[in-house]
Amino acid sequence: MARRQYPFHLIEPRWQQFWLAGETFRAFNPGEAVPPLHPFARRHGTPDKTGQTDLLPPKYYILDMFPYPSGAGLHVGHPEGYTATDILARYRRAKGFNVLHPIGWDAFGLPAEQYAIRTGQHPRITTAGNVANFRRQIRSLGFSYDWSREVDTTDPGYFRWTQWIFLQLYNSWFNPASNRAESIATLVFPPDCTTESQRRALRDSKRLAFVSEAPVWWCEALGTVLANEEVVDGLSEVGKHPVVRKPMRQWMLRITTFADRLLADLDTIEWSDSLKEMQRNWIGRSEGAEVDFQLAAHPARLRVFTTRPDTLFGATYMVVAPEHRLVDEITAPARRAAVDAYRAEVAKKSDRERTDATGKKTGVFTGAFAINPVNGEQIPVWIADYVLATYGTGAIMAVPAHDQRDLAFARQFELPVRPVVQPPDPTADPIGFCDAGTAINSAGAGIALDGLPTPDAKQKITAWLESNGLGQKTVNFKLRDWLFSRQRYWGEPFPILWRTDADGTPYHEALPESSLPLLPPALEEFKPTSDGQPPLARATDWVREIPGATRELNTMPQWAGSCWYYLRYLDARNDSRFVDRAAESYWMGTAGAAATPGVDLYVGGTEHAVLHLLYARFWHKVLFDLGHVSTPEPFFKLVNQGLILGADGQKMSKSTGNVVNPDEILAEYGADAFRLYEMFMGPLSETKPWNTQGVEGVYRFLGRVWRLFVDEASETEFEQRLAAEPGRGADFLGQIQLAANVVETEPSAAQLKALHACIRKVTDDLEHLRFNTAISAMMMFVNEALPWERKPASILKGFLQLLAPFAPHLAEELWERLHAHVGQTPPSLSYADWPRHDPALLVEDTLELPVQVNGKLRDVIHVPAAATAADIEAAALAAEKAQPFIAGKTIRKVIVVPRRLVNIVVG
RNA sequence: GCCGGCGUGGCGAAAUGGCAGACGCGCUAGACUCAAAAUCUUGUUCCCGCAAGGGAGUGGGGGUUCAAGUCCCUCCGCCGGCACCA
Repeated sequence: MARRQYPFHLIEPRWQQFWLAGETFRAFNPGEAVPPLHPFARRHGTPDKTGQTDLLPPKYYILDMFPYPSGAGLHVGHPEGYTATDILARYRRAKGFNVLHPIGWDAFGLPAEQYAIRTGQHPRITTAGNVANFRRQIRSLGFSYDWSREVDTTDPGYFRWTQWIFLQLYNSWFNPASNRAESIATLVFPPDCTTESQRRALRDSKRLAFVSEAPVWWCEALGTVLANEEVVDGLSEVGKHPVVRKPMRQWMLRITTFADRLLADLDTIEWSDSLKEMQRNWIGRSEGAEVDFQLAAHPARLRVFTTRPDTLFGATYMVVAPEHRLVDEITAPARRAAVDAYRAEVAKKSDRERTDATGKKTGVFTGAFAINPVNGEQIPVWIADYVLATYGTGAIMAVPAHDQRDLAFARQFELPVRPVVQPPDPTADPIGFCDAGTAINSAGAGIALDGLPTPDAKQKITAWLESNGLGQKTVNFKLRDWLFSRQRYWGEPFPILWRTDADGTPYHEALPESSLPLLPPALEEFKPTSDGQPPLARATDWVREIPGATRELNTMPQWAGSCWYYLRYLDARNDSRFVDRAAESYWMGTAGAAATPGVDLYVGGTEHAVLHLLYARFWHKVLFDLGHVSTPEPFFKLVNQGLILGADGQKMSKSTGNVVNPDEILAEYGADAFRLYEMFMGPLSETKPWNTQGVEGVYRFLGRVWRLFVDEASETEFEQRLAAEPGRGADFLGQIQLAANVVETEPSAAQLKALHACIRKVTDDLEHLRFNTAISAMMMFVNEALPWERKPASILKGFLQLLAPFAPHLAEELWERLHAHVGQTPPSLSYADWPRHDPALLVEDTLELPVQVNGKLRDVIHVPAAATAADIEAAALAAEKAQPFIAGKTIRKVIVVPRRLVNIVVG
């Protein structure tokens, strides 16, 4: 244990208690009374209670990604993002914004339930313990959260509204005509839809939350289904257990209807290009055409999707997915055995095996032929597992000349390859060319494309197909509907009842909003039942509580609670609405002085790049369409923090034993040093390795800050007393005096310049999230200020304001002492106006200019700031150390870059 | 394979096209000390040189420019995402 640089162990708890007790960081909603003594009121006045949002300062909503309170506690990766947002929240508060900076717990989830299955301890108890630990750890870091807005997804006061939002989805449909979600009541029944059960069936087929009997990923080990995206390489994302496909009745959310808007609105928000690209890839929009091929010797048509209808003349065979519904019908008797064998083989393969064999293609001929509509040619129909049943129409026309996969398949099975696109380079081989070129070999009875560039050819053939009833322009998406039910206990129960109609057909109906929240039943045993029913089936009384009905046994996935938590923060204690309208429009930036539509800054890890961020955007758009929120997008600006690796450069994990526990770092160096190090390591978005020695570096810096202010003799005395009576540290702390050379005096020009250069750099860096270089600027200031014989209080105050967002405990302590030292009452540091630099103080009288000869540095000259280009040129040509490189050569050019350098070009 | 990002001292890193390596870690030498820790001071990209000084240098190669870590082309390596999506 290194010698303690300064008594952070006494200072930090003191200020944490002060902030908590005074609710220093409480954010005030429109219409809310602000206590007159609160520092927010002292700075901004107390807006009257009429709810005039324009009386509040502009809002700034700065959000951290919702943590899951795991049993392992906080990991040094969590506080990286939290520290960045906390620094910015404190900075924005000082800049005069009304800052909303909340935290809460995404506390439903599998680990607590699995623990319950093993030990019988109720997940509520496990969860409460984990939340308490997370809260303690987060508070120990001194973050400026508004604790009055803390939320917990497992709290009935919270999930009541999660269930309410589900009912909004359940009671809505997507109207393609208006391109938005609308109440299911606006659905118009066709004239032949007259009976109650017909109407119910139609509505149920349109709802945004619907029931589907779909093949889903079943994980035996977890006892639940998983969404497609929770299955990675044929294993569960959580715990890496095997999963199998199994048809089951499930709740789905119709996210696919929003695919176009989810894609288009990415252009309206400030996210990183890579993140937007990930979302675009996930949505996977692709434009093309559906084309019908008449089967020879069979009445049916085979519909395919292609993005290259212009290559129709190059189609030399067809492939349908082995699961395609027409396979049975079209297979020729002679090929039946081979087709059945292939299908059986494919069915056995896991998805991983099916996609693993990259390049190597398998498939069999069905014996059927299809007729190419453009030239009447009969081409063979194959089945192969490289065509997916779930994408497009589950069938393709194969154009081996211009598609890598088709080409590999054609070569494997010696199928013909016919080039129909000429690359722009006339000498290039058209075979295997997959980009845009010029159509060739593409003329038939009714249509010819030869000579047309690819885009024109696409357009022409599509128009021809449409006018002949053979196909049409189509857009396909990779995005699938969202599998929304889980067979678990520790999640939100669905507010849904099942009944049976007169014909014995089961149907579902929603519980009324007034009955929310629907609490999970009390259970002793959390396992699924022996006959494979979800754990909720064990609560037989609860399931049959409503006469004539049974409850839905599934629960919602963990994503549900995290899809809207950022809205609950706006008005976390409201029990009559999920969020008050005025609070929503103020904080989301559609009322009042702020301009940012949505969360101003959202910081979190890339692991949520697609799932959470796509789901939350989807829910937000539904709520927007239904008039419950005022912005089309939830998160205006989003920044991904980089991963923090272990000291060995490996990902931190229990198995490699390189995990750093923040509690230990805090005990030895304190929260301020920890915060500073997390930011000093490098740019926020980069992946970087942890190095505890680096913590010592910033810790020493904080020690130098301390010594910049305090009187050494009084501190030595403090240390001695503390050593004698360690328990009385808080009493002795007051005996530390500031140094006698800290005085109220006019600062010198050099002192002003040091401070103002620091203000400029720190402010600019904070605006651009460059925390590491801001810290280095503060280090330079302290290094310069330490030897000062007289330290003007005004300069030190300015510096403490800059330091405050980064190391708030030390800054508060010194701020208080500094004011007392010069006989003043300190204003709240958290709400003190952010200093502004005065450019006039930074003007240099003389400039140091490098002199280059042919681009190489040879000398440095000093010239008056006001020197003309001609003066500078003359001085440069006279520069002593440049002479040997100029002598005897012709000066071709002299480049004078004002305030930068001089380059003498000789030859 | 495709898409995105990144390659700079022993290490973390810095650098609106304009003095590469700020700031910090580590190391070096010194001051203080009985000694150590802590602190303070010095030096620290590499090569040649006692020094003055010179040369090379931002993954490799090429280009644009008076001037390139920065812009362009190409290759190599690492990280993240997607992965037969027609």
